[in-house]
Amino acid sequence: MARFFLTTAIDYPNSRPHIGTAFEKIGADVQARFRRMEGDQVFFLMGNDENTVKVPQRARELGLEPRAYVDRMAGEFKDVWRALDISFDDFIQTSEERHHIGCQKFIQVVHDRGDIYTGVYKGHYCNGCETFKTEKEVEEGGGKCPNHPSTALVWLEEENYYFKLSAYRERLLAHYAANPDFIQPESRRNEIVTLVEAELRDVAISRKGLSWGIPVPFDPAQTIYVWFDALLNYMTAAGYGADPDRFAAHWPADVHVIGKDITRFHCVLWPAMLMSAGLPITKRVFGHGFVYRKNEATGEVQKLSKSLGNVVEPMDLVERFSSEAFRYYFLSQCPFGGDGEFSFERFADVYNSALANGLGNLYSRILSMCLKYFGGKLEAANTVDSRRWCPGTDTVALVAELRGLVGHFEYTPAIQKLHREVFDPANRYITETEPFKLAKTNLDACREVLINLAEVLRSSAILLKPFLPRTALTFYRAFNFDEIKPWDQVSFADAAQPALPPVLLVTAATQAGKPAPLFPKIEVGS
RNA sequence: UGCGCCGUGGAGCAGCGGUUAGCUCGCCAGGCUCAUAACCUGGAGGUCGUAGGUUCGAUCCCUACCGGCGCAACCA
Repeated sequence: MARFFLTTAIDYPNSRPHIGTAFEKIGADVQARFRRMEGDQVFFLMGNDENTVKVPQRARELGLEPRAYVDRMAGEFKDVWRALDISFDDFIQTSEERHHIGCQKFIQVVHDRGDIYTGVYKGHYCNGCETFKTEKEVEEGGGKCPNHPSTALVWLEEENYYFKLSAYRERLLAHYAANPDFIQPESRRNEIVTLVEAELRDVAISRKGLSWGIPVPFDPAQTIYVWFDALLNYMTAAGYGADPDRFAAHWPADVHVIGKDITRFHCVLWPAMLMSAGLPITKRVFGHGFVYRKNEATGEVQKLSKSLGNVVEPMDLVERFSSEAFRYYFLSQCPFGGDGEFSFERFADVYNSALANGLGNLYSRILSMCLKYFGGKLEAANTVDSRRWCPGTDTVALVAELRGLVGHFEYTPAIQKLHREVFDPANRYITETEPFKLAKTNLDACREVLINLAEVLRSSAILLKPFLPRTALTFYRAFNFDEIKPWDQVSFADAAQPALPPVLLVTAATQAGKPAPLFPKIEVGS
């Protein structure tokens, strides 16, 4: 069995996840679910990035120990991810022992290789934050620290450790050339290659005098600085430094799913670190796009930001609608590799047309007829050619295409294809064959049509499984399909092979003899 | 400034060298009644940012310009 190790970026715990962070996790989750269906042994890792100066600060404000604070935040994050049905297998917190051990081992290895030297870092230091500020932050604060406008910034020089990133320039370029798929999508690849070709500077990887963080093993007065520590979560979660067998079984990772803003760290610094340590490099890095917020009143499209007050929290949408609606919106409307837009107006629009009027209604009309005309029991289903709903479609080719799309993170076109080639033709089939008329004139013919339609639900269930796990399960359990193949064993290939139980039984939840609505319509303006 | 992305009917997106430029929403007109007033069919609406160029032929390739946006080392 092939193993498949995928990761998402670890998040800072100082603010709660918004729809942009959730976008990344959903995209990765679809991949994880898809790979499991394909029979891979999947290890899907997520986590929080806790070794930042803001953690002890924020904890102090709340009157908590840093440890208690990060644990509480990790709990909140996991609650959100679970509410969105993100099927992560492990959640690492970088304040955990296993991460500290691995990081210290790693930095020691790189040090022993001669890739770490002492240098002087100069910059604007804020005594309030106890940290250096970037030029951008200084600019934003108008020469002051944005968080501490009353405290003057001081120009400080500090001796700390540097990683010889520049020494890896040639090797990195060779790696990009030899592995054209390393950076995806393609457009990000060009960006990185030109960046590395242009200039590569060594990076500071430690800071002095911080109490929270991972001490540098060969100089305990210093702690490991952000990226050098954060990137290592992918390895320490897989057992690096603690469990060599487990690590060997997992490493290298198959893909890091990350935001386009941090592709450079994952495509430049990270492979160089691994080269230095003599470890294999992650096979692929996928830099997804961002979600922007469309302001309904002005029509402006803006970045999600706290200062603009346009942040939308996933839980808002999950509670008002459902996790399925949330997943559907982003997966169908925002191409994973590119950018997308969110507005409540459009959310309602998409929900009503695709889910309520589309999937939900299709499900409802099929089941209603089975119940109404046959009392939910259709005999000899397995003797019917159940592919008549899609006469022109080569289902084997369709499924092969979908596998290709989903495997390459092309979710939006995959979902469009499902509508065009499965759900829409099914609705058309009903109009053309008129089973509701056949019910009065030719019951056998009516039964055959409905058996065909049951087959639509069965294959739809399978093809929707990575995207909408709950809806897919509801579709599958609407009839006794489990008798043919248990739900947790279905794969995409099964969608192309009609397989119905001898006697088809409606097993769906009903309300007063009718199927329960899957996606109740949203009243516009609510 | 450097690098990158984008500009296609009212809105949001596909297409990326070759028959009448597709799709979703919205709008109009029919049909149907199994269904969550859902579904099906048809229609109106685009000189594919602008100007050149390459080509037998360009929305799709090249150049310039205009407009919008992103990134530029710790920002999802």
